[in-house]
Amino acid sequence: MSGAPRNPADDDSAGRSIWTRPQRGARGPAPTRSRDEIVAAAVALADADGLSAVSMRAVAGALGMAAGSLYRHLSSRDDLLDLMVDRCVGELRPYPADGGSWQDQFLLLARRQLALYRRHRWLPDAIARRTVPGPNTLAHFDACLRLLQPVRAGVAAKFEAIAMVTGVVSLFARSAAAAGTVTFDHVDLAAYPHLAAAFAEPPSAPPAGDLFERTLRSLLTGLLAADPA
Amino acid sequence: MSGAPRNPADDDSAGRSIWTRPQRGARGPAPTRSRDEIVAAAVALADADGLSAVSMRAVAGALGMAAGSLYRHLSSRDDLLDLMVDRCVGELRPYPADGGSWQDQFLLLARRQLALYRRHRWLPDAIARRTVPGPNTLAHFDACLRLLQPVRAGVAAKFEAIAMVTGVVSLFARSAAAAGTVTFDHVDLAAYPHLAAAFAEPPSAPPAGDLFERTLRSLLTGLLAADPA
DNA sequence: TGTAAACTGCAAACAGCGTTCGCGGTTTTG
DNA sequence: CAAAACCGCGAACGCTGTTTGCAGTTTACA
Repeated sequence: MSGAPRNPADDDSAGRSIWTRPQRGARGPAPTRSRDEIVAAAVALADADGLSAVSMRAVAGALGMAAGSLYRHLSSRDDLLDLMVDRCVGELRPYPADGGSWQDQFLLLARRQLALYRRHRWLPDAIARRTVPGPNTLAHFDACLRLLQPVRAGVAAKFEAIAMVTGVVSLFARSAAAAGTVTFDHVDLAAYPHLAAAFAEPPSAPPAGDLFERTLRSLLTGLLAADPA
Repeated sequence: MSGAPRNPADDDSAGRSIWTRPQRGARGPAPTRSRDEIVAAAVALADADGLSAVSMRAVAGALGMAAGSLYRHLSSRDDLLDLMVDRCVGELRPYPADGGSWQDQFLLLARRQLALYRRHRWLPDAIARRTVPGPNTLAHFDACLRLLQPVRAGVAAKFEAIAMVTGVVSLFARSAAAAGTVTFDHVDLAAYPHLAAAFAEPPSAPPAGDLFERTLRSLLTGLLAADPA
């Protein structure tokens, strides 16, 4: 009976998520690598070669340990991705606190988010996975709500707006990364007259001005400022 | 030499992509299943159980064939996903042709796109992969450019706008699918006062009016209407 | 203080994945 | 009629996330 060895990392009884789980047990030998070291190594791998390079074996190998040993610290690869996301979201701190209208402040935060997504190009994809919010993600949400305090709108509308802004920021991050990537080369455009005409035109410069700012401002006013509530 | 058997599906010499490749060879026996049947089976699997359910073995199994046999028709799983995307994008036809301002028409198309993304919830993810545009995708682009013809803006700006609208549509599709999914349950909100206050408030109704329409309209005017070019 | 429980790390294994390869049988071409 | 091209198959390869039994180490409790 009870021959099954128990793994504290799998302990669902006291908090199912990675955020409520002790980083190490209280009884055994000290782990050779901390949770932070593991997450840092995984982030480094993702920064270098993308999310797909973050395999359990690769992360373990980068730390000089066996793949299975990671499961003493995490209960799944998803846990690792959640930790990676939250670690990077932490780079948004400290949050803007004073100066300017709420729109200006929100825009500043969005800019920092854009820079973050460009620093870690895998982040949007990792966030797109339905993820359990960690402390830094919660803090970010909290900061957003604080900035939106002067706005007269319902909570649901504010959440919608935050999600939408985050989404648009990741769209910008993606489009910048793939600006010239979408290739229509080697395609017969005969059947697509407007597409053909567009390419026949001399290549126009990308839209002038700060597209990012204009887009987000119009989005925010559209979502919140004109809200009838 | 030349003992290596050649696979016409891999023929990179005459068109590297799936779009320029003959559906079947001209010499051997007739394939038991057509390319359309394969793609249809894959779409059915994705509709039922998500993109991850579309494994070569599963698709082959659904058609009563061996996994390796699929490589007579496709050169990779990515090819299959490209075909799936283009097949579904084809459901957008016919494109709006008359009636209303360009904004109204564009919005109508966006609505159809939203419905499409909800019919096939895996589509945004499949499109997010950098994909080689197929005929239906090209036709969709062409239709967008046609609708934007009255707009005085550069080609680059128009492409940006199309990409952004497509992205926002997929954001809406995703947020609708995960409306109540984001759970802050079992989280100690003590450290996040604004988040706690937001949840203490009586749950406000989701933002009134047509959020989709308002968002896209403000996005379009922000991106295109006010363009100095 | 001694013993039992808890914890760590490892090597090996499992099932599933995308993909490749060689084979026998079928169809078309010259 | 022979040769080339093509189809489908089953077995394999290397990779993935994850599980499991084992040996060694540390802590807690009687």
